[in-house]
Amino acid sequence: MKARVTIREVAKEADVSLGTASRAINRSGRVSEKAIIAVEKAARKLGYEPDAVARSMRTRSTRVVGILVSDLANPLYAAMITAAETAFQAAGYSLLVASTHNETKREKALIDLFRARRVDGLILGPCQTESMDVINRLMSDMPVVALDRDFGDSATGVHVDHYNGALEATRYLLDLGHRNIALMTPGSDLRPGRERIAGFSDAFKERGLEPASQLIRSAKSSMEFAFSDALSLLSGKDRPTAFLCLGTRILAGVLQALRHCGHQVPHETSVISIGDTDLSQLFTPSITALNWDLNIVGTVAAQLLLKQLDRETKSEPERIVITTRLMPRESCGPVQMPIRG
Amino acid sequence: MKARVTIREVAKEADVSLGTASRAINRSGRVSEKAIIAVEKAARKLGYEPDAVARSMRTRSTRVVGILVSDLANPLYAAMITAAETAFQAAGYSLLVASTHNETKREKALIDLFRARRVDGLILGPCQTESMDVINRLMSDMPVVALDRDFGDSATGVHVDHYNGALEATRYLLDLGHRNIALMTPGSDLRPGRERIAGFSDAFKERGLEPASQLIRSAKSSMEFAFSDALSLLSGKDRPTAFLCLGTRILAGVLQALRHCGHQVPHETSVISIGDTDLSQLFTPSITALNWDLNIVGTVAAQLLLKQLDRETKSEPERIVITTRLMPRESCGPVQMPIRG
DNA sequence: CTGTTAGCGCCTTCAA
DNA sequence: TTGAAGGCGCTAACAG
Repeated sequence: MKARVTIREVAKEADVSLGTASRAINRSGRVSEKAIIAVEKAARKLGYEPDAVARSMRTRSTRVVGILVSDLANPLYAAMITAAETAFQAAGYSLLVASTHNETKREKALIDLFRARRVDGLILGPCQTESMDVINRLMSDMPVVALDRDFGDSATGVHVDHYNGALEATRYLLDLGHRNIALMTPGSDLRPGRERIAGFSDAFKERGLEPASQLIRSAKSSMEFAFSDALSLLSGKDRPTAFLCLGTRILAGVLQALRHCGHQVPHETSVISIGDTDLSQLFTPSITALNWDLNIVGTVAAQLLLKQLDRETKSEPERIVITTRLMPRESCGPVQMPIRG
Repeated sequence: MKARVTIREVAKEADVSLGTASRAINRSGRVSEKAIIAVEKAARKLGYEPDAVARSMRTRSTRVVGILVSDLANPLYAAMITAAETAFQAAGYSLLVASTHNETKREKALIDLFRARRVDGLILGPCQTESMDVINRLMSDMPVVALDRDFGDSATGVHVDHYNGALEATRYLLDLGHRNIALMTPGSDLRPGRERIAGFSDAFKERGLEPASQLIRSAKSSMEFAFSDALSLLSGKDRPTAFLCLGTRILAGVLQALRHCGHQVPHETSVISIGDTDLSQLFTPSITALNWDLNIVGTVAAQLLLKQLDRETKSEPERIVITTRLMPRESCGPVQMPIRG
């Protein structure tokens, strides 16, 4: 809209050469104190702001990082993203965000877009393992940090320990006498889902039990879907006496279904939320939840990326594991013996 | 990390000139079908991806827009941002996000950063009216869309009708007989807070009443703060019989305080949430809420910006008002006559 | 329709 | 320490 001031004009105003002005502004190379003062004064007078695009052109670095998630509004992502953004901001990086909406095609296109935009690095959330070729090519181009995704041993990433979380939560329910436990988590094709299913199953197995496979629901992350799915479970025979479910849309749907059926929590049905949000904490009864620190996940992801960005040389891949802990609240109780009627 | 393929190499491979290759790739100007085919084939063979930075350098357009909010994780923003991102993605724009954390200083720095990065446009959330000079300079540089903020008549923006929302909600509580109604909203210095206070007060005034000024709480958007603030209100004399509060951290804090004091909702105390989230819908009892469509806010904001981006000529400023509607649920009831004991 | 040329604004050699 | 010059990759203007 308006012609912006270039470094050339600043140099002229300060009566030095363009090169000196550049060095003065970037404090690089040898510059006299006098030149620095003159240049700074001129820059201030003219309202000079360096052009990041032109600078990137030369330096090959945009100081922009990208982050790819399936849905920015998912509270389990949103908190992480904020934390990451804060860390990046402090380090002088800006954050480019994009939602894949769980579409593999869009995901590939967005990765290409990030590459075309020359982001310095990428935090990758919701990627299908199937696209390993895309990921590998990407990782050879720029530093990548995986968010709870398996991209092989050569990938750096931060991972929530969903396996042990699910194990602990399931043990807790088994201890309360529950046997018909429904596990509702999206994406058995993604790491979190796989890990949860494994932990869930192993908790049964270590007691010589077998989880009912029809109670492992690979739910879509949608409230409506979870609602109707829970409804059908509750109205069927051998209805679950406990739900272990992802604490976002799915928890919302399950709670709605329980309310709809008039089931008392925890009297008739127990509920554990995977992930601890406002909803789980404030719901009445408060919901026992698997908690992990979202801020830490985001901050660590940012730090891992920044570390790789600092060293030019590719550093060793790192895997940081974030542990979960079970927050016992009011939503779980001993199983009720079925009353035969 | 790896040398990327340039358009020059593509041109050589396709045996055309650099200019023709560029025109073929961008489908601009006159190019023969034959040239297009040859160039596309060469580009595919070499794995060419246009360099967005270099392109921006020439075209003066980055096809990146910025968005500034106080907190990305605020569910009332997060849903908007996702919607906006989706709209921008469809239009070929990428989204650069930044959190101000409600610090005016950081806000200014981030605006400058966006300018330095040459974003094509900006969606501005949490800005203090005081920095009108910054805003005006900004608006002369690039298209800006205000999000629920007053930047004067010359600014384009999308605004939630908080005034009428608060008016309607307050009338509703007054109709139930409540007189001691606490209004808890952050930022009386920002548009939403001001509008809510005005609507709240006018609802009293139209019945010849006066709101108790000590019940208009300019709350910080923090659960802990809202918790202790609500606690002190509840333990004081003339305790409020109803709360009208922003539906994020503040609602959470108020609900916690009510639970802590053992107050029954709605039997002893009524609650209305400003903004409708999972929490308000699923809480027991479900919370009567002022609802507006966050997706629409985000989408409209994106559309307004895109419209300005399309026309090179500065178009007329537009103000879109999003209406709210009251969703009556279970959290409000008639006021209980105080039992004198 | 195509090739050539001239920068966009900046940083970074290379000489002086 | 400084100035001059080259070029990052691309597009737009201009001849041909």
